Amino acid sequence: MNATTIGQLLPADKVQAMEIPANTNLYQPGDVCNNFVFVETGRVRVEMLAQNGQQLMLYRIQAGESCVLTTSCLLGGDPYSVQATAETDLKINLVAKSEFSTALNQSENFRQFVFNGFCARLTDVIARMNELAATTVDQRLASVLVERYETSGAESTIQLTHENIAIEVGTAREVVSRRLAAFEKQGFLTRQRGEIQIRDIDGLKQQIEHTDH
Amino acid sequence: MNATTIGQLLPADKVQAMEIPANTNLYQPGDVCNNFVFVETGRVRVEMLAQNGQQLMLYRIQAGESCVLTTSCLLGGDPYSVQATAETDLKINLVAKSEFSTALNQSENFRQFVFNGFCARLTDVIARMNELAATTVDQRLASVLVERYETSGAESTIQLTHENIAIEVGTAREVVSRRLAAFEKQGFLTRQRGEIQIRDIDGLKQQIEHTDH
DNA sequence: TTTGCAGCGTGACTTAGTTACAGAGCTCTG
DNA sequence: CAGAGCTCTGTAACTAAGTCACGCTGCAAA
Repeated sequence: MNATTIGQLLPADKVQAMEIPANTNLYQPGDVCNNFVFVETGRVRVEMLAQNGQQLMLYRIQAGESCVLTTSCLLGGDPYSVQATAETDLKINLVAKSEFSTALNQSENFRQFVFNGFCARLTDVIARMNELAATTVDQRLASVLVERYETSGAESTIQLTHENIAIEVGTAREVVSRRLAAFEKQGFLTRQRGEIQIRDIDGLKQQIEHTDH
Repeated sequence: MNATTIGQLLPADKVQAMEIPANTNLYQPGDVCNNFVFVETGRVRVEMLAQNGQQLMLYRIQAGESCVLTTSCLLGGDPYSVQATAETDLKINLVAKSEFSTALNQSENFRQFVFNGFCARLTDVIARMNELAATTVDQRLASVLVERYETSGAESTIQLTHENIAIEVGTAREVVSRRLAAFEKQGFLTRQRGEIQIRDIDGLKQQIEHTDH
């Protein structure tokens, strides 16, 4: 099945297209949202800002999905301590609050879509909790690296700071530094400022499955 | 505002009332749900079963709310690794899948209700992640005890096993045993098999706010 | 009564998070 | 180009939390 397009859901005159460059901050903690947001192409990362200052990735929004937290904010009116960042260049479509409500009432199709988005996100967040509870830092770190490697078409240079990795792995920056040093010692990778060179992708893949006992 | 009642949402002939005693298991990992579930009175605890066997409370469903995960399951069709338990005696209302769909299409009121449920739950789960990330075990343990104490009308005997507490606190049983021992040493409580006597509720309350550094 | 089980306690150990730095490389600006 | 001020990284020392492997206790059913 192909990704949903906005044209399948709403008449073109109800939506406002927009292009956004990579790394733009889309949504800050405290922002109130006045639009329904549909991601046409690109990918958005949604992360939480915990009270102790810790940042933690919650999930990603892929092309063909909508940001349910902004939707939720639309419906409920309260802001979240959540932030969203464009991971790639984006094409998004905005639907004004009033148009959103009418569409929700009139189109079963659209309703279906919004509902499914909520379900998917709730599942994502619970899956994320499961991941954090059931895997070690090494396993998650290895899978972040492997995933980057694979999605970039086996490009062996990964440009990420330890800080960014930490948010995605769900740990502290120092821990990432330490574990990366350990991975380097095992020959899986080498480290430079702001980037990592993958040397042994299979070794990393093994780490993902790794259990000691 | 009073809690929503099912009568406000759906005609009486569409719903099937049911009474369920406390501690009944409502929903097991792997179950597929064929009904929309509305909780009329009582409280339900929803917990996750992680792949490593760890159980972890996600949120509670209060009277006037519905179980969105079963709803999500209804809509999406896939089972969750989640379990729900009646914490008190319950009165619930079941709505068959087909009735649920028609109601969703016909009643804006009902739609509103279901949407809000999703929003609330997503917020709950994110708040839970925040809590787990931003507080210590001691803080969460103390707040579980204080909450029990307060909601039971200052009854100083709390009947909970360390295992149950661990699920709610989000840690391991051994850790609960150890921290309870420490609390006892500080005079906050005394321990017996299957129950805890609160001795110094204010001491416990202080623990919730406690920071050392 | 003895068998079994649920609940609990604890030591020893590992993993992870925190604190508190210091140093290294980049960029901007005078 | 020198230095100032970043961001990014490395690391030691410590604390908090999770895990493993037991053994014990109190209760209940056979």
